[in-house]
Amino acid sequence: MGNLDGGSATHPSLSVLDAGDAKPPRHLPPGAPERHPQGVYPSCFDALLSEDVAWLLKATEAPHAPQAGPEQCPIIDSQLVSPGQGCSLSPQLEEQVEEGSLEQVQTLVVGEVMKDIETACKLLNIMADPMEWSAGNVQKWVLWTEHLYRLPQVGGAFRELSGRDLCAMNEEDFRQRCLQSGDVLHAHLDIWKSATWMKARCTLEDNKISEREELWAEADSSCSGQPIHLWQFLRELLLKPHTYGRCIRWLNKEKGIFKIEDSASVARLWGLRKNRPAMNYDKLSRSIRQYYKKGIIRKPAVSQRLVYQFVHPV
DNA sequence: GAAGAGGAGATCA
DNA sequence: TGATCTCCTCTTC
Repeated sequence: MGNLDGGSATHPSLSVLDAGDAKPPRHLPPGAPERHPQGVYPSCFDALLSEDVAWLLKATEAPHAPQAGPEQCPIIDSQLVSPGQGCSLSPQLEEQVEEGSLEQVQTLVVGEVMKDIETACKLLNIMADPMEWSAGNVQKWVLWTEHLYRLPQVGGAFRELSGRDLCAMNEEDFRQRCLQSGDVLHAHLDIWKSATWMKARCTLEDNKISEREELWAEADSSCSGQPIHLWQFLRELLLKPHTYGRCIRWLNKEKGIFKIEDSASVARLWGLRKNRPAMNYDKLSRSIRQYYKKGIIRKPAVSQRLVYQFVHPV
């Protein structure tokens, strides 16, 4: 990360966090994205940090999603989105806006965005900064975004593009390569770019590590450069119920009992993580069964389909 | 038909 | 060499 001075806000869009009164400029022009001199991005957080929090909610909505559910709002956790409300503002959020506590709301939203991007980075084993992505990383990100928003598959539309190439493309470029979902991919990339910029600014200020992040650090071996194990990967998914609850969820967290709700999706995610495009549930379940002998995972006392149990719960 | 169980050889870091 | 991955057959739900 480039700009770590952390003290003065060097981009106008951030003044809202510092002063709370300035109206930041809205969007960048639709040309190539500006690159901050220090190597980070001033971008759509102009919108995110201004009066329109709903912009993010809208941008993260899945236009092709058939139903409301946690996966349709992967970036906004339940603190902001009430169950059954889809991506509308929760009463709590509305109240805060009415009270003029927009700054706190914005900080909350930014925090949630960053958490989810961090999660995706760990699962895909890619850098948070799109400028650092290789062509392979770009492919992973595209596949991931397709899965997350249930977009039609773009195939090789972005093949052989590096992250730098991708960042240089505007929305129209995305649409030209992928008519159906180019706009969503562009919006999603914009959020990543903006989060990178925000993270660079906030790194020195943010020393608080949430309980969940500690669990992540414990569970995630990708931080240490070690290959991730399947049981770790499953636990990572289970620790993000807002994002992956539709695929896998706890039945009894205390006992470590979980259920794979969408076997195909879990297998696809595992395949993405391990660069095994041919992964399926048959193979994944075989790997899970290998854990029986090792005493890592077992079937619960009352055996049910797609239900497994960690021998040593979190 | 999908999921579960497990054997056995291949692959990869 | 360990940890899967892959393919397979048979059984159970």
